[in-house]
Amino acid sequence: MDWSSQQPGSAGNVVYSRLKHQILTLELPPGTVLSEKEMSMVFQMSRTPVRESFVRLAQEGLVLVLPQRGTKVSLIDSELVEEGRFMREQLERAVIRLACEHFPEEMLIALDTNLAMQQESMEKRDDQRMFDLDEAFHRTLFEGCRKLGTWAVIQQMNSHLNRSRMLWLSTDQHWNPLYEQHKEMVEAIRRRDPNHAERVMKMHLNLSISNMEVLKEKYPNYIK
Amino acid sequence: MDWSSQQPGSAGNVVYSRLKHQILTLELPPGTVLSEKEMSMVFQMSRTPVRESFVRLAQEGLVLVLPQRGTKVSLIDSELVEEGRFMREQLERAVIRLACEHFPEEMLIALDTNLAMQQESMEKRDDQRMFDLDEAFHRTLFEGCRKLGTWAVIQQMNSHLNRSRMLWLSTDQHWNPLYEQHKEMVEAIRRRDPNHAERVMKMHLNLSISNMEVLKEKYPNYIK
DNA sequence: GCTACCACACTTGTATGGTAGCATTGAACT
DNA sequence: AGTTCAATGCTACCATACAAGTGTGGTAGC
Repeated sequence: MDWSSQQPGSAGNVVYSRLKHQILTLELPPGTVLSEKEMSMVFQMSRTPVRESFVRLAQEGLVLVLPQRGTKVSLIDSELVEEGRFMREQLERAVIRLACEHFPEEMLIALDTNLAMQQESMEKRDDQRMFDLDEAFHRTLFEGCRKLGTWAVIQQMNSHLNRSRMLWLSTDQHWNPLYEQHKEMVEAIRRRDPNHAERVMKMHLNLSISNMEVLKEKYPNYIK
Repeated sequence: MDWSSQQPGSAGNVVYSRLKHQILTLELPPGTVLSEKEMSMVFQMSRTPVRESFVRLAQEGLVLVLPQRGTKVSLIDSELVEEGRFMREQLERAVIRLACEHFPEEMLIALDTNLAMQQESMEKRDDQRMFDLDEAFHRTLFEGCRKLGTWAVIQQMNSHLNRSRMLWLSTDQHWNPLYEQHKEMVEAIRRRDPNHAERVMKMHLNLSISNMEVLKEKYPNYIK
């Protein structure tokens, strides 16, 4: 939820968003210890804004603050991954049904251009960009249904799910079927076929499930 | 999401939870200006932990901090109310279907005792307690399906919805049909009848919709 | 060699003073 | 009378100092 306002350039905000990004991209792997002092030196500022960002990250479950002992990037919690998947499935299925009833034209166009960029990125084998485009695609669905707040909440709950997907991405990823399903969903919205759209969405989300068992075996230190 | 850890008795936490409670119960009405200094005097502590709690409340959208001007309790945002309702409906419908497939016995018993207390509170006309019991009832549904994280996220998104319900409560409230529906849902879970359970849940949530138009007329200063 | 203990180097939590920016007021000016 | 603008008092923001808890390594005593 990003209505945290405050001036975007404030010291506290830059370290917050920077750290958040690094955590979500696994640049800061789960379990990394952080320390307010160390970060204050890295970012060339006092402890206060750093601490502030730690508090916000803790609020979102991205870091774990242990009083008087230290702060570390939270491990990926399998339960939360499953819950995130569950929640996302319910909401996305509902939203795409909404989209079939009413969806603004300009948003449909946005989806088209997004699809084009997906194809391009796929050929370039640019996984990170593909990941971002995938996210933007779904986000646009919510935006078109005026449900951006819902999307924000999903994002928050899915910090754990997304990190596991990020791990999964490095092991193996076939974008093609996902892309095809994206196209199929847009067509279904144009045809105003909620049942078909919902069915594709359900399959789509099941495809991007990462197998936690395998991940836990491969990256035991990252997963709780 | 309350895995913000930190020692529960820390100064920052007490002011955070106290303020949060006061905001959600409208003890601090929307639009109230807060000021770090003032609160630090009220709670007999320095500005630092107060400021920290402000940051956390802002993260949840409960207060709005305007950089060099002040901090005030956020107005009830009609869009967020609608989104909260939407999100809650989707997730509760899905969860009660899950509950019909599998629900631990002790949780069913918890629902029974909750129902008994609801009846008692209804006779006593204790609206606030009824409100809390209602919340506990739904929370138990999520708990039984191991979806407490989802419930936490709903609660967060619903801070605006709940405040509007709190307003609505003071104008007019008929608990009886809600109570009957609660009973009916428990029965449906026992019978393992997902379709009926979901239908009742849908009606149930529609009942507790507060009419934003009316509210906006009655409390124009509270609503955006 | 083993254990108990203590000093020290960390950590986060809290207090406080100073800074920059916004808003209001009121006086000077047109 | 209406307008401009500077003084003033407010705010959140940040830096710094101190307090208090935790873990660790070294050392004295056995």
